[in-house]
Amino acid sequence: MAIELPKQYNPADVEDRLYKFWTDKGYFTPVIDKNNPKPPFTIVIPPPNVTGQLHMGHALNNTIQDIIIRTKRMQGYPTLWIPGTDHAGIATQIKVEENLRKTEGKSRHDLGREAFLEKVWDWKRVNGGRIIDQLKKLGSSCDWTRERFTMDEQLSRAVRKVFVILYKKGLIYRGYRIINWCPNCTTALSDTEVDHVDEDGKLWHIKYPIKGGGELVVATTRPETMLGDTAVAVNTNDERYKNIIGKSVLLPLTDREIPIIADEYVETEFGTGCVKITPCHDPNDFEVAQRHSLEMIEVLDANAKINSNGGKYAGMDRYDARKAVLVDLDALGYLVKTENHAHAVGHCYRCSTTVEPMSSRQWFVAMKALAEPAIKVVEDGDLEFIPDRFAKIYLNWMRGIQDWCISRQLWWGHRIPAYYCDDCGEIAVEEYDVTECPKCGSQNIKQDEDVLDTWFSSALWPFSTLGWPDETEDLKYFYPTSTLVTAYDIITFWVSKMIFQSLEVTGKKPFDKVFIHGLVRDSQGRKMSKSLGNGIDPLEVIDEYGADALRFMLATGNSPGNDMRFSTEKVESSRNFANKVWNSARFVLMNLEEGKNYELDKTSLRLEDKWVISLYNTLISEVTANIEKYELGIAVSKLYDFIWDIFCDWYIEIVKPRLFAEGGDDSAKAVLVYVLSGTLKLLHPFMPFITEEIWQKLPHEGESIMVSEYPVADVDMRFEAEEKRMDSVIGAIRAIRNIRAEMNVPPSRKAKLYITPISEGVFSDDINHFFEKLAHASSVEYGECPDSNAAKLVTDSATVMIPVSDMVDMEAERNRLRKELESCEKELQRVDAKLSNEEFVSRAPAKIVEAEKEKREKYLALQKNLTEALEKLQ
RNA sequence: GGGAGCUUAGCUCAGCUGGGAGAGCAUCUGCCUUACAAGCAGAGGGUCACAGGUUCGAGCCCUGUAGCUCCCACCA
Repeated sequence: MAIELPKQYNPADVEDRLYKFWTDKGYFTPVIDKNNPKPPFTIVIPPPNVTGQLHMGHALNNTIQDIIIRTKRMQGYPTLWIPGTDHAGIATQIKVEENLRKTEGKSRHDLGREAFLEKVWDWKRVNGGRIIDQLKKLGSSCDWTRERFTMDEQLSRAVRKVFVILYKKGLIYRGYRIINWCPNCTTALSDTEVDHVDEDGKLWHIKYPIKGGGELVVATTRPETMLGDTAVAVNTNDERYKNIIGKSVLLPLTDREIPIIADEYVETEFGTGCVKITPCHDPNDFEVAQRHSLEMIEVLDANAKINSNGGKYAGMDRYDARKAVLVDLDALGYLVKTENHAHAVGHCYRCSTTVEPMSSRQWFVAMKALAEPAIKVVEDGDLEFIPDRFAKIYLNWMRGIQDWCISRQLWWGHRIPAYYCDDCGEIAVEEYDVTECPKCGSQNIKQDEDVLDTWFSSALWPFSTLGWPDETEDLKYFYPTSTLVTAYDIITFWVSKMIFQSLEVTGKKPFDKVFIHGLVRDSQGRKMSKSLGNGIDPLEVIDEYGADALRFMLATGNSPGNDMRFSTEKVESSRNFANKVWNSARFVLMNLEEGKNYELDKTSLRLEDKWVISLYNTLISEVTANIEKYELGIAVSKLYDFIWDIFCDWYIEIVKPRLFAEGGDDSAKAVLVYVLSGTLKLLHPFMPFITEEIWQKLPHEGESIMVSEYPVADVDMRFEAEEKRMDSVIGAIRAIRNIRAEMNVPPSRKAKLYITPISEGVFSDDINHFFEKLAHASSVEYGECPDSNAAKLVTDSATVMIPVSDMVDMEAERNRLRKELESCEKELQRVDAKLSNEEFVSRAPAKIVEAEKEKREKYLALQKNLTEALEKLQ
């Protein structure tokens, strides 16, 4: 009874069933066994936004992680992959607010904090599982029993504890500073959360009259902020303005009198050399104001509208105010000129609104002390970036790091554990809820309204997911984790923060290695984005082609750190490969008997068996080494080539006669089973579903390919002589096919074949059937072709001849031979030149020189044969 | 202003520590050969961006140039 596979592989029939099978068996959950000599291997998922939707970037990221994790698991490491999501403060809050506005016409303020948060939790409960389900569709073998969410009770405890630790060490402080403010999200942002985009703006030159006569001209890109000017500054050494320093100007439109000061910061070369100082709405001006103790006037409110300090402009939007201010200035003759001026404008990374620098009281993490060990650990090579050029990017950023603004004026997130006493002004920061002022005992104490930056909690992810601050078994066993896999665009947001937080809080690096991959772009190389509408939904691809095809496509041609383009053609090609795997397996299985075991008998292996086994064992060591070095794209192409070319196109075709012979050939079948099941194991991390489905049908031990033993190269299974011999044979077969194709001989037309071997020990009667099967030979004889009218092709190991009298165009044959001879002689010349170069012979390694000499011999023989063949045809 | 990367076949990209350039798709030719037409067999197609240098030998190492991309940066 042969074993049957459905004629067509249909991913939809297989994937969900197998995924359920794996989870039911509990394969994704590692067994903590302290006697296991292999160390644990741990990966932590870069947590996606809990209410987000799976996009191609997630698909790539998870595919890479799953390939690594599945390989390690099969290799016998206790393997843990922790999944989870983060609460994505701003993004989620905005989404729920929008929803609220649409459905109930209310704002979050109408509901109040508590009721609104209840709405967010409701939203999370409904939508939070979606992205998790989508990861499962991909085949991700995460341990779902350990799934985490940044707002879980224990993770929130971790956040709070870290905040308190850092605060008590003086590494977190509250300060009045210029921060980035998003008027749409109405919250502060950290520097990393601002995208700078070069924009064509204008530089307006405005005249400020000097008190007591004269005037000066300042240049600005944001004229509306002049309402908050409290000084004009010139460079200390600027000769032009020496005599007006200390005087004052009358600010147009408001007629406030403000001083002219001198400061190093002003560039003499830029604009007019005079700068208006708006301390509350520009970071540089703020610092100038600090140095000169200038008055601070805020003129913008939280929505970036002019506030009551703006006089007649109060209530106007910042851009309306700009227009109005310019109109008025012009009317009064203060506007001197307008220039075009390109400059970088900051935008909110969540909503793209132009951010406004605002002075404000916020919480900060003092970065200097924290950055030091985080720099050292990478400099010393204890924490490795792959590819290592990203270490430079990381270090560059870390060395220039500024303090990190961590408070957000949002409701969704971890509320800052700081309490303010209304009576004595004491600030208490504790892990527990403070209800009484520790200083004056007052009960008039209120918790800070703000929440923490989401990245603050994400930064703790490697240890918080393992149970910290509790001393859990998981934490002891699995921490630090092994490898972090993420895209380069998240290095500054997340990777760097995990590194310094882990070092500070746990005293250990969070992971040994960071593997950085690129972005998936659309077929034209553009970033996939919602606004462009060019995003491709991975789930749709999975529906149409299967998860295996998508994964394989994402792994193919993807090199570390480099972007890749998505194209349907590539997915189709991967799908075709899956199909190839399926069909070859189907063929093997239909030649096997159900329930029978096929043991490889090393003593009865034939040439082709040893050849394929030898190549298979090479494949094992190469693929294993490639995965070890995170060269997944290379590993995948080797698998592709071996399976398609070696196994399918050559080996299966060669053994067909043996399989179809009377009684079959169990030895050949054993080889097929050995190579196929081993290859499937190597392929399993890349294409988990199809490999499992096939493996279940093959003779096997154990329940699942995903927990089977990963192949290890067997030195006893290397057959170099056979590899070489087969190469020669394949060369001869190709030569014959070449002749036949060139002569347009249909496969149905069998031809006699004559072979004159050049190399010893390659050709003999026992491989004649190769030629009959693969080169459509009717018979094979060794020696010269008696028919002088023969097509002849010379390889490096033999001359092959086909009598062609009645089916070959002799002129075409002569032309072909001439062409061959020509290129042969060219090669010969090249080799001769090389060998007559004394420096080459004396300085190049002996191996290389020897190879060149061998080549020369071959070409000489080839030349002789070609010449003779040509003469006979004349 | 600083930093990184890219430039290889018509298209999309591989090419590890220097030893006569590869794949997929596309194109052309011939095949329904008893697993697969989502296939089989063959073919064409590349001054490896440009210019120097090191080397017996450079796609690969060094210097410079050009074009493209990205990241970082408080020049109004």
